[in-house]
Amino acid sequence: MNETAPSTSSDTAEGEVPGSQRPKHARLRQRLRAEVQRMTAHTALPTERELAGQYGVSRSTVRQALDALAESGVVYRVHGAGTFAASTVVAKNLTMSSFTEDMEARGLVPGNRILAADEREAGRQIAEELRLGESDPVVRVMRLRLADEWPMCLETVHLPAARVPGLLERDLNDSLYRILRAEYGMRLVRAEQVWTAVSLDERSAVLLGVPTGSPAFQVRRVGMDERSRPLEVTTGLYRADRYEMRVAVRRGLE
Amino acid sequence: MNETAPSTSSDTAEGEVPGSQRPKHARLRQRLRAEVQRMTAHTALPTERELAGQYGVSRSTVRQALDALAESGVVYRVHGAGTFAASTVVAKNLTMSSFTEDMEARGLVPGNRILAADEREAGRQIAEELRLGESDPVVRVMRLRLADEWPMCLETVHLPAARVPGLLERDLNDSLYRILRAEYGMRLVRAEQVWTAVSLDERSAVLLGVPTGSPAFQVRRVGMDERSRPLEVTTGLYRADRYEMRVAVRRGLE
DNA sequence: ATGTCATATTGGTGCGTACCAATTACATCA
DNA sequence: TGATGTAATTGGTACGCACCAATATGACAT
Repeated sequence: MNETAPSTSSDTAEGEVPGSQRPKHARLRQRLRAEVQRMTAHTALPTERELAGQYGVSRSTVRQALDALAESGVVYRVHGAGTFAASTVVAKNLTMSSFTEDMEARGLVPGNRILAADEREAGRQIAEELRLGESDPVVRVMRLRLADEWPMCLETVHLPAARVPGLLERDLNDSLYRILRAEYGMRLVRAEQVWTAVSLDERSAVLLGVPTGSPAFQVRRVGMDERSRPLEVTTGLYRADRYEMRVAVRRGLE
Repeated sequence: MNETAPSTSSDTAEGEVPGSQRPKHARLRQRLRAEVQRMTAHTALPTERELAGQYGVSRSTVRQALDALAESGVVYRVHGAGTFAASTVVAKNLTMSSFTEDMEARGLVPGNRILAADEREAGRQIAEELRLGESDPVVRVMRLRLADEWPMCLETVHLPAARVPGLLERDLNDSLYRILRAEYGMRLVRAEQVWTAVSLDERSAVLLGVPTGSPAFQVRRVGMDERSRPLEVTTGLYRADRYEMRVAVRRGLE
């Protein structure tokens, strides 16, 4: 699909399909990734020069696409030898997906139980993380998150109240992040997370439906927009028996 | 340190320091990262064209360096506006560093207590992860890892015995990974990790010096070389009160 | 003041070229 | 048969150009 069609004069022919307006390297990356994931591990891809020919793009563009795939561990390159499909045990690199997306990807039905939703003063730590004053108002939403009606996670979200007027009147049972994006134009692009292992106190344990003292992940996250301005601070408690964290790690560049 | 010294003619003058034979984009990236980390957050860097001029490289090379820095969250870019120092709370992206390196970076003295070191059959799971036969021999090393004499982590390493002849006769109190690299040419470049939260059983708790049932991280890691061949399988138990995991996450590319 | 528009600036895309460096394949020789 | 050297192949580096797209700036009008 979506052939090159060098047709008329040079590049930006007027009869352009609107949907194909993503950069070539991005489209190529997507196609190659799909292709690679159907290959058996350690199979060689065509050479960069061949790919350039096959897809009607320059070698630089091919390399741009392959760079990204190598970065995320989908392929690996060996200098004089070629580019190969990686043996992808984990495959899915750690990406930022919302709880709702996570559950839907697993074929589970996500659900929520709102435990609290109010407005309060930020306080020292939240204020610092959100770059607000200590007495600035923040919206706090505490939710018990369910998958197929089973408790998975206890979550508290803090948002600058000034940026989300009327949020508390909304239906918070939908994906909060979809609301933030669609209604308030808050696009979370990056996040910094700190994971710790904890034992659950009685109150949390009861809510999550496990014995007091059961192990759990505690995750503190600061979500940021594309300009790395903090938009949101969230603390989550995840049942250890239902959750694990998979990470692909690479040796640092130096 | 390591100044540019534009001295003689162009770039690759014959009196070149051997160590500076790294690619220009890598050297530039290193310099820029150092520079950026001294800047206050959200300060603009020089434009790409300026940087190209200042450092005597092409704009493509500058972009290659900035791409990497943006990828790891050190800087962020805004299309028509510029490139800016990110507000780096975490700074250090999750990279693959050995326990020894980790502790040294924190100014602690790493130590080991060997609990077991032997050779045995791989067994089903290890064999699968290392791509061996079930009855192929693997070397197993169990260690209690210390920081300033304090127990931090209980670790079990599995290695294909065929690749590490004589390892058991060596001094395993040194960094195991340094031995593997220096003596056996095994270079760990990538790893896939699965983190879970657990409660410590009595034996592990005693060794780590905490009460039975204390929370801990359990980490299972498969370490791989640059051709994504598994070299090592390690299971670690980390004291939750001494360890946390920091991760910078980005929205997936699609 | 406030909105609007043209313009300059800045990062983003894409192409092409030339050459270097690691690997592989193959012919050659001992 | 096995080692050795040579040439072709393949990814890596670096440069330069041309143009696009988002943003910022400032003149101007309201």
